[in-house]
Amino acid sequence: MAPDLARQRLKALAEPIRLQLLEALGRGERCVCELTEELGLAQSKLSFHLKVLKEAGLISAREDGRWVYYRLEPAALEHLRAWLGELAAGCTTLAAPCC
Amino acid sequence: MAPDLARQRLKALAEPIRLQLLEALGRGERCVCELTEELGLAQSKLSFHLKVLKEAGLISAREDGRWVYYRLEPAALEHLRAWLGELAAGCTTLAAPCC
DNA sequence: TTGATCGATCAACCCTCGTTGATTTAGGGT
DNA sequence: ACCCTAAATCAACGAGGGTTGATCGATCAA
Repeated sequence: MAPDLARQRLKALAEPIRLQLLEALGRGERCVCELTEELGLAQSKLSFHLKVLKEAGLISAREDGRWVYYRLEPAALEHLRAWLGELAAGCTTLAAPCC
Repeated sequence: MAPDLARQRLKALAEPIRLQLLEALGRGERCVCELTEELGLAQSKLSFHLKVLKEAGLISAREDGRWVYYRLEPAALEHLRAWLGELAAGCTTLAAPCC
């Protein structure tokens, strides 16, 4: 996984409202109006954060008439997990006294 | 894992310099002066980012004389991985048409 | 066609975060 | 004591990101 993509996804996750959104979408697909009242957010604000998550590939949208349904993209989260695993791999070595 | 802690760690990771630091520390413990020349950073900038990572519990410091050695905390990364796993768990449900 | 609603977009504002250079604190050497 | 160096801290600055309210495009009902 490209480090830039990982960083984009981490940044998208590192925001309280967007975390709430992911948790809500983790309980199943939702349309925007449902999310609005479920989280008590202004429509404009919600739309902004959904866009950030979508551009990071963490969620996807499905249009049906004038409604838009969002759902989680579990593969993106799995990729992020795998990427974190690589990072933790080789971290036991001590350094020789430097300088 | 508390969601606030997860958010703090995600935010700490979502920065290019701090990612480079973690990757460098993933190759073994380093002192600040080594990191300075390895990454070509100003000492002040480096110290700032190390502090962010340390406060997030992702790295820890060991003092030896006037040198300070930093190392990765693999447990913190593992906790984050586990937390991501929970998030991805229940995301297959479709929503009934809303409104 | 008209009116109403869902959702995206925009401009303006504000606040947080990273950068920079200087200063401070603490060790170690002479 | 003095000086030099490692590393943390600080204040000032600039840029990026989130908030707010208004507007716009599209869809559906009457």
